[in-house]
Amino acid sequence: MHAYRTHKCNDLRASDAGQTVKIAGWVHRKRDHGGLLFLDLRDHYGLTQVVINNDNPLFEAVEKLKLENVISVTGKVVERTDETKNSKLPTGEIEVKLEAYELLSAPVTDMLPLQVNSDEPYGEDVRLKYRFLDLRREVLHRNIVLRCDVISSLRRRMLEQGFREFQTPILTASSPEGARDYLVPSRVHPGQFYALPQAPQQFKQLLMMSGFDRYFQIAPCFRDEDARADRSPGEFYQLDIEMSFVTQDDVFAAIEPVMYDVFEEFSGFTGTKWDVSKPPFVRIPYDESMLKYGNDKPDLRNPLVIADVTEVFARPDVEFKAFKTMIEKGGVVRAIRAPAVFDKPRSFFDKLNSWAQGEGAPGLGYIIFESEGGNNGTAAGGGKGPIAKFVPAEAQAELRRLCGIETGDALFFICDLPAKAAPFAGLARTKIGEEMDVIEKNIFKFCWIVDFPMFEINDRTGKLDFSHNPFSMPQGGLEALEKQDPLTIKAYQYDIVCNGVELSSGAIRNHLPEVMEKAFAIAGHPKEILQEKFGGMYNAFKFGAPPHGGCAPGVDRIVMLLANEPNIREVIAFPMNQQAQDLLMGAPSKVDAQQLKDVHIKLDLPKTQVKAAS
RNA sequence: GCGGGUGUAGCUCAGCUGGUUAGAGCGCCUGCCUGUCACGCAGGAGGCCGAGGGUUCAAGUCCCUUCACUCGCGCCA
Repeated sequence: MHAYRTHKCNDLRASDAGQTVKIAGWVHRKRDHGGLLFLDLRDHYGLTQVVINNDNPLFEAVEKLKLENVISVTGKVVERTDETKNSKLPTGEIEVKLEAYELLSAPVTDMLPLQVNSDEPYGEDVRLKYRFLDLRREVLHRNIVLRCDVISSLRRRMLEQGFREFQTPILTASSPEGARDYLVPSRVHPGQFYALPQAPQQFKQLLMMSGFDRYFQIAPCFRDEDARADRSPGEFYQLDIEMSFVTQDDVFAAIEPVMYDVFEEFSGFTGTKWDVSKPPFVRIPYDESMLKYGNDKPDLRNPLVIADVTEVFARPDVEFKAFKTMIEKGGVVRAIRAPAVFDKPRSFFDKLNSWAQGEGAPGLGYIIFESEGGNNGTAAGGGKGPIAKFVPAEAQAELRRLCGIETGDALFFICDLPAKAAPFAGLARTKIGEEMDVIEKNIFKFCWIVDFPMFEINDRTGKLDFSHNPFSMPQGGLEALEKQDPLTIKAYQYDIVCNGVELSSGAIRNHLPEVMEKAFAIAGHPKEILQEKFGGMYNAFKFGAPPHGGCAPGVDRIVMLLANEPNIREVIAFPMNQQAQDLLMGAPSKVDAQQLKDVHIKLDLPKTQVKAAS
């Protein structure tokens, strides 16, 4: 017989009755009846009930076994009587009658800091410090298995499409753009540092210039920025993709089936089968997304949309002063149509109004289009609500036309400077959708956001800057850069969004040195910077670079969506906490003086932290 | 860096306008129990109420400071 097991804890059925078997695993739960003891043995695969009674000389010893001890049990498989079968368990038809057992782990003596056999919610610090216990628990264990399966599915689908997986360096050069780098001091070159890659961006482009045509990698990315619920601190994984001789449409056509198929494959993970929007995914220009959804990652499960109605409130016959004053200052008015809410109680509108005030807005004005009214201005507008009396019938008719109002609908208004009105309207859209309970359930809705602006004004400096990434190809090429107002130039830059989560950004790259020089010049960077900071790639552009592009969907976020988890740490085996500490391994940590000396580092700590580091 | 929330037994939490000896469930220990499957029953141990300071006759509760965790903002080409 095998040293540890002949079967796994999910294997045995009634048909195995009579066999002598050995199973191994953790003591999941004990039910001690005095003369009779049940013990659930758990491994990765499942649970099997072990039984022993007090005519067995081992009874006392087994009775003393603590939860989470690792044991192997040898015994005979016995079919249970009909009344004692457990239909909730795949192995519930049988039990193993213990004849011998062996303690395989060191005996557990301390109190368990968290109970493996319970789904009680625990504080995250405890869960992270004892991650190995948390990972034994059903929910997290399943999430990590899902992650493994999603990753191998992604790999298989990419390989099937003719992509090859490459490795790129982990120790590389710091890049001036983007997030803060993690730095690694060089021993050999005093005072110089490697950086961990924020993404293999330049390497994957260089692989295209090296003629490999189709690249992918499940790539670790490192960024020293603060965490969010959907943003793991320190490191995360991307399905990094790059292709040569492609247009934007070719990239979309390559990625869409991968995303669709993977989501379709795992969309039943939560126990309910979710629908997945079919390719081709909806394409929404950035400007349209900002207007209609108030952000660049719209949740299309929410059917509400935002419209611009500034022209209506600018009309001379509309006398709503609060909006008029703002419009004169360059403000805009945005409206959200809420279908068929005329019979909602007053509290529905009041609640939204006080929500808006809580968000720092003066309020959330609205008009309820209660009756038909006159579309030609001859009768009253039919509108009701605090703003309605300032908007005469003709203007109300105009609002009806602009927003597609049907009688019984309401319009909510947001008025502010454009940069504030759009995001606030986006928040209001979400809030109203939630309050109306119109957000679709059990569906993954994908879209592409396209035509991102190439440049934007940097708030801090007031100067032009790349709005996304300096490697994107401007639409219109060199000619656009030379002739167009930079702020009107779009890039071949796109995001994949699913249910309001930004899964990926990508671009057709700028592979022409001349165009890149011009783009950098507009962003205020001389040619020398390009040479100095991106020398390797800049040189490659001069020696035959194919047109290329790609994208990089976030693996953690894909798994998070599929697992329907609100927090990204629920799909990472060993995540760091929000302060970027690994509570299990104790990272970051102090190092020996000699180690610092080896890499030529002298500490210069902020005063408040001197004590902690000494 | 900033703002919100939380911090009470090993764990999850309750503890009202300040008022005797700070509670519950799970876990742990002891005893009873031969068909449970979240087994049951009886008993028990376990608390510097995150830390420091203050107000008060009296502080888990009020005030100040600080720390930890968490959510968000900044940040994330």
